[in-house]
Amino acid sequence: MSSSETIRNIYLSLHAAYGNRDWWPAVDGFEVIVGAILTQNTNWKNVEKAIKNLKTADVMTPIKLHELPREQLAELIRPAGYYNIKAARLKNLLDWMVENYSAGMESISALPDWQLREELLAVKGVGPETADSIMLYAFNRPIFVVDAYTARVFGRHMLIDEYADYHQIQELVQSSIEPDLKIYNEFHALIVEVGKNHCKPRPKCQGCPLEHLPHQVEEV
DNA sequence: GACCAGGCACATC
DNA sequence: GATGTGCATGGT
Repeated sequence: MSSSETIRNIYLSLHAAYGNRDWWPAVDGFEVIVGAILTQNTNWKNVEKAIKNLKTADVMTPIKLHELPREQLAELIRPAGYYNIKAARLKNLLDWMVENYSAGMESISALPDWQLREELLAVKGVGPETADSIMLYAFNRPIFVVDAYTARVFGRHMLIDEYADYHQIQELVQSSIEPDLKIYNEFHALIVEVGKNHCKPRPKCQGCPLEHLPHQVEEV
């Protein structure tokens, strides 16, 4: 099986096992943006608590969050961890939004892919995964999001070596599966699902939907 | 108590 | 250019 075939097999196997994930778990694009920062290297359960705090405080809009003092923002998002640095990163992103696109999410939607990605990456605290998550899940651009789970699953199945960087992994997927909003959306979510359930640092390969594919588990 | 979680920027070599 | 480190809460 070529690596492209294996990639497609992984997608189909995971979809058969888990069905549509219908991501991102957020009510609108702005909530996706906030969640994308808060979930950096963090369990989603903790992010949910932080988002709930923001909603309870009635500040879940670009303008209100932009006006909120950084110290108060940090306190509200505390459950998500790294709260000081994430408060600063959210502030940077909000500055970009409010100062350049006062018309809101819709005016940002008008940007071409390349410009949106460039501007997102120019915000301090937004790296490739955060930018692509926002592109895909908040602005519906057909871009595959690579995360720690993706690298681990593909590594286990010998599709990449341990030194593969973000862009290489992204290219592997995007050259194996034609750009498709729905499929890229589902695929990333499905990989997170198998990562949470099976493909862990201490893997539970038994019962994994990808058990039929060649894989190796590093000795500890 | 150790390990892990949907990264990123920055210092240092 | 590669590698190491700080940032932090909460679940298992």
